[in-house]
Amino acid sequence: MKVSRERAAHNRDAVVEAASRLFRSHGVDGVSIGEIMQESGLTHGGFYKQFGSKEALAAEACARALERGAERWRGIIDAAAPGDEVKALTQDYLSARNRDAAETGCALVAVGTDSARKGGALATAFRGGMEGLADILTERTGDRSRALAHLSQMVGAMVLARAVGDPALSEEILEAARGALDAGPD
Amino acid sequence: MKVSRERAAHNRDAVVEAASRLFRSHGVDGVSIGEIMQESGLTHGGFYKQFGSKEALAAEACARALERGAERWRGIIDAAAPGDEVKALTQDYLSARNRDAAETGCALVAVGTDSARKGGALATAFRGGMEGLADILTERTGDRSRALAHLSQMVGAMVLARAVGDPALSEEILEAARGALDAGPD
DNA sequence: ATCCTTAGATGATAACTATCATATATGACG
DNA sequence: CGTCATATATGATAGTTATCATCTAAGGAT
Repeated sequence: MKVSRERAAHNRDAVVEAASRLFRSHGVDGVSIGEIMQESGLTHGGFYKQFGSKEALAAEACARALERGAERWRGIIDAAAPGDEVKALTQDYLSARNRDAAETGCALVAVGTDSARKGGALATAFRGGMEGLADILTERTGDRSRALAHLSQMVGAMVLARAVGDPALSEEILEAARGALDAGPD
Repeated sequence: MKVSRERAAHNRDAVVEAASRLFRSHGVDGVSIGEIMQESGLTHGGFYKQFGSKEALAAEACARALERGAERWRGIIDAAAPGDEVKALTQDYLSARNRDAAETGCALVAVGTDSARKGGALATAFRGGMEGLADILTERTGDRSRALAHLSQMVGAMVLARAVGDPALSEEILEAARGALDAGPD
C-alpha cells in the first residue's frame, strides 16, 4: 500500500535509526536487511525502494550515528564548567555506561573496523563523522594533533574495554586512559 | 583418507594459521569455514573433526595471532637500543606497514570488535593475549596503568587510521599518536 | 600382515541472505 | 471524484553458510 509522504519520510528515518543501532550492536555483517526492516516496523520488501544497497544504508546509518555523537558532545561541552569541557567529555566517553551501550555508543568504536574493511561509502561517511568529532576537540585543545591523539586514546580504550569481556580489567583500562588524558596537556 | 599424526597436526596448524590471517582481514563474520579450509589446502568437511565450532577456531586463531604479536614485540625490544625499547615498539606499531597489513597486523585492532560482540571463548582468548602484550609494556614502563593507556592509544590510532580510508588523514592520525606517546612519560 | 581407528573427502541439510519482481492499497493531484 | 503514482507487502531467486552424516584410504597398534 501507499503511505503519505510524511509517513514515508518518517519510515525511512526509522530505518536509518534502527540500522544505526543494530549495526553498532552487531556489526554490518551481523545484521540482515530483514532484521532492520522488522525493527523499523516494516517488511523487508520495500527496502530497495528507499536505499540502493545495504552498503548505502550502512553509510547513512554511520553518518547519522556520528552526527548524534557530535550532538551529544556539544551538549556535554555546553553543560561543563568553563575550562573543564574536554575533561567532562573524556569522563563521559570513558564510562561504563558508554562501554555497555554499544548500540547507542560512539560509532567510531563500533563501526571503525567495518569501515576499514568495507571502505567505499561507509568509509567516506566514517571519515566525515570523525572529522566532525575531531573538530569539536580541536576547538577546545587548540591543537589538531593533540585532538587526534586524544580521540585515538578514547577510541582504543573503549575498543579494549569492550573486547576483554571482564568488568575489572575493563574498568582498569578505562581508568588508565582517563588518567593518561587527565595528566596530559589538554 | 587418513593421514599421519604428524601430517594431521601440521594440517590443523595450517587451519589455525589461515584462520588467524583471514579473520583479521575480513572479520569473523566475513569468512566462512569453507574459505578457511580451502586456504589451508583442505576441504570443508573435515573441519568438525578438528574444531568444535567456528567460535572455537576463532578463539584459537585469536590467541595464536596475539601470541605472534607478542613474539614480534619481544624481537623489537631485543633489537632496540637500551632505553629506546618502548619507542621502537611504538614506531613499529604506528606504521603504515602495520596499518596496511591487517591480515598479519595486531589482532587487538582487527579482532577487538568481534571479541566484544561475540564474547565467550573468543573474548577469553583476547583477554589473555592482551594481558600478554600489556605485561611486555608494563615491564618496560614499570607502571601497568601507563602501559594500558599506551596500548589503548596505539590500538585506537590504528583503528581510526585504518577506518578513515584516506592516506593523508590516516598518516596524520598515526603521527599524532606517535607524538603524544613520544612526549609522554614513558 | 591384519584389524581397527581416524583424518579428511564428498555430499546433504536446513537456514539464512541480499536483491529483485510483482501486486496492492492508498495518498496526491487534476 | 477519478486517475495516477508509489510506498510498502508478498513472494521468489540464487547464492551462501554452519553443521552433520557417511564414506574411504591409509596409519598405527597388535
